[in-house]
Amino acid sequence: MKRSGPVLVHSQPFPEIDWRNQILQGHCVTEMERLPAESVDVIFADPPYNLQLGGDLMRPDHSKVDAVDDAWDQFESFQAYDAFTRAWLLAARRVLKPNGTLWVIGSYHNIFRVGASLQDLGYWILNDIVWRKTNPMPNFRGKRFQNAHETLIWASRDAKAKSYTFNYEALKASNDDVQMRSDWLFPICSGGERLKNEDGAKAHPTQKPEALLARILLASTKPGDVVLDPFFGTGTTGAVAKRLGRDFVGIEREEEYVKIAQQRIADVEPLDDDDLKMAAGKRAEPRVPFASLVEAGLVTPGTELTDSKRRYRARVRADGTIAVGDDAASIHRIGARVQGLDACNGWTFWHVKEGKNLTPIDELRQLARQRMATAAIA
Amino acid sequence: MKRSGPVLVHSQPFPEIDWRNQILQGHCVTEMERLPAESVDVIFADPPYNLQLGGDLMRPDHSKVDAVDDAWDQFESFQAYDAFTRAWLLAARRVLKPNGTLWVIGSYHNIFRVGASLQDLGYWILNDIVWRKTNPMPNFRGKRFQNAHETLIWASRDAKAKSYTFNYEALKASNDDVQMRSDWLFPICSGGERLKNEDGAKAHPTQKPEALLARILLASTKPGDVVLDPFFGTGTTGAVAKRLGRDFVGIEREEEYVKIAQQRIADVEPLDDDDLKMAAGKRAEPRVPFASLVEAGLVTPGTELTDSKRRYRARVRADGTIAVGDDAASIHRIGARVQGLDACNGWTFWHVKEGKNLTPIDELRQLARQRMATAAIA
DNA sequence: GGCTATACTGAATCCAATT
DNA sequence: AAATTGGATTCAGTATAGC
Repeated sequence: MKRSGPVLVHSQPFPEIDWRNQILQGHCVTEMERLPAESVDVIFADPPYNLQLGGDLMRPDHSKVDAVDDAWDQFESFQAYDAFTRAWLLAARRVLKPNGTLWVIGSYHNIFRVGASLQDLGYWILNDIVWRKTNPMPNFRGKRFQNAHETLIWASRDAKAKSYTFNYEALKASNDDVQMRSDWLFPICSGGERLKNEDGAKAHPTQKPEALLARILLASTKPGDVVLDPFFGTGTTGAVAKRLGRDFVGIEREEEYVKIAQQRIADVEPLDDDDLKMAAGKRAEPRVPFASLVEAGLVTPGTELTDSKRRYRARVRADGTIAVGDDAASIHRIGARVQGLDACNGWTFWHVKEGKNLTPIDELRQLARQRMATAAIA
Repeated sequence: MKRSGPVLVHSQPFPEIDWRNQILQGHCVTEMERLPAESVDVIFADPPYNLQLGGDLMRPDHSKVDAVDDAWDQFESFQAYDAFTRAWLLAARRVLKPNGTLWVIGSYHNIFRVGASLQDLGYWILNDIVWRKTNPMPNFRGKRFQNAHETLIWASRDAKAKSYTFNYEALKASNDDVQMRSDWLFPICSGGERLKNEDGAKAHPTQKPEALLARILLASTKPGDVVLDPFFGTGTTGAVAKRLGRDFVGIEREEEYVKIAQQRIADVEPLDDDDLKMAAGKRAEPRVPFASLVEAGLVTPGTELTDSKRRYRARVRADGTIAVGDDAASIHRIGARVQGLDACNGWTFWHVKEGKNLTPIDELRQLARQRMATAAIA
């Protein structure tokens, strides 16, 4: 029978040969301190976000949102969270090679604190990266903007570290020959990729998509590099590392997660060396809000819109709605309402007068799209 | 001759009547301290990250770091930047109304420090917003991802401040009827919008696009609100505020920028009031008790109510409650009870029979509202 | 089998007025 | 002031059920 999965190791200190491609069950700081100094090329960290949620949140259909209320995400104060952050960042810095880099992911709840802490400790920020979610959870109460992204920080160990790995050419080639930007678009982890328990419930509340990890590893590591994940969870980092021909070290406190990760990684088939190229992420299909046309001055507030047969009129307002008398709503709603229909595509229905002619606002949208697609020529 | 531009004011303290729609030339903290407490609705701040403070050059960015003591030096400069940040955030918090909100924009060089500081001071983050640039500057050396975005933080003055302004419905209506996300796409400020000196050089190094400020003000202010910008620069905030029928206060240290901003704002033509009305949803409608529908005869006692699938029935009573058997309570409570839920919107749940069709009682409520509006005019 | 309708879900700091 | 009550609020998907 062949040995297929990673194995727990509890001896101390780790012999050089033993700690690669294994999951260490324990506290992130303790376990990192057992690793040799300057031994890993890249660290990916998905620490607790310290969400500080209040009461229950219900959807409009009265179902309850399954919140992240696990004990590991609870901290007494910002101070306590900062102390925790500094501790693991410091331990991480010791095990990082001089030209190694660190990735951290977070949300607005914690990422500012993490960013400030890592600057304080001497890390040097190379980029902040925005993971734009194609399918984020809505804001159910309509009290804020839909929280549609998370933030990653990519940092080198030192300000003067200049020869960190960045596969610029590969990224550019995989991105229609334009350089990879700091905003990435990926779906959240769901469907078949999402690990489930026997009862069908999600195995881990915050499992990250493999595509995200793939881009990270393809950008900042070479085949054979060692990637450390001190908050291993169900092992996304390990699975992607193995598939991409990188070595990994995972640290995870919960035995349940460790078991799941072991099985998951054992099931991964590494790619052939030839196939180690990146799967391109979805290209951004820009939704252009009507508000953007107003904000951009392509349509000015007060402009009269009319349909192609000039039977109906509406007036553009500064907030990006349009009004017939005192009745104001979206271009679609008002279009439907004046015609007595249930629905209407306002983009094709409404026109602006240009001299004697009428131009559908959809053409202005095209114009806006072109402007937005045009890259600056340095 | 009409007075067309904002005017400098140097008296102290400011009389209530004097400080609106003016540019105060001076240091942001000093000038904010002269403003009345709890007097502005929204603050937009675009702070420097490379600033002069007490004669010492701030350098959280890549500028010359002494080889001998760079860790200490970095710590020193971050410390100084944090002190500056806390000072202006504190002064800003004093002038903010209890339900006021603060916007700050920054890049990875400073935004993590700003975010951590404002959390420490008691601000409550509502969203972080990503401004994705359609035309960012490329990364010339190919050593990093193209830095294609900046980050904004939107925060309320206190954690418990619940009734801050957020024009949810207007934003949604202007965005193809889906809620506005936390990632926004705008071009950088260039072309005709970019202010130039006589020699053709850009007048200000970090002039923000008006579209960005328009989105911010349309999202978080009402017409007539006061917007403070403590780092006014060439007055983008003032220009957009004036155009959108908001009042502004600008603080700027450089006389050159003040002059440019004055002229710029003087040239702005405000929009008509009609074009500035904000779309509002049901939340803004006056509350109509179900009892008043009964009193007005729109629903008569004894009428049978049913849900859209005719699964449940209830009977209207003269006191404006409804009853299932002997169990009587509000339309909401009974609606929840029959379904076994803990909440229910009775207005949309219950219907009256009209011939073969069912009409939601919400339509009767609309009718009642119209009658009340008519009666108020008569 | 294939199509349609319904149900369920995701790192969420998610109410406001009245009694 | 704390507790109660009225009643407003969701996007992109996957999974399952029904026909």
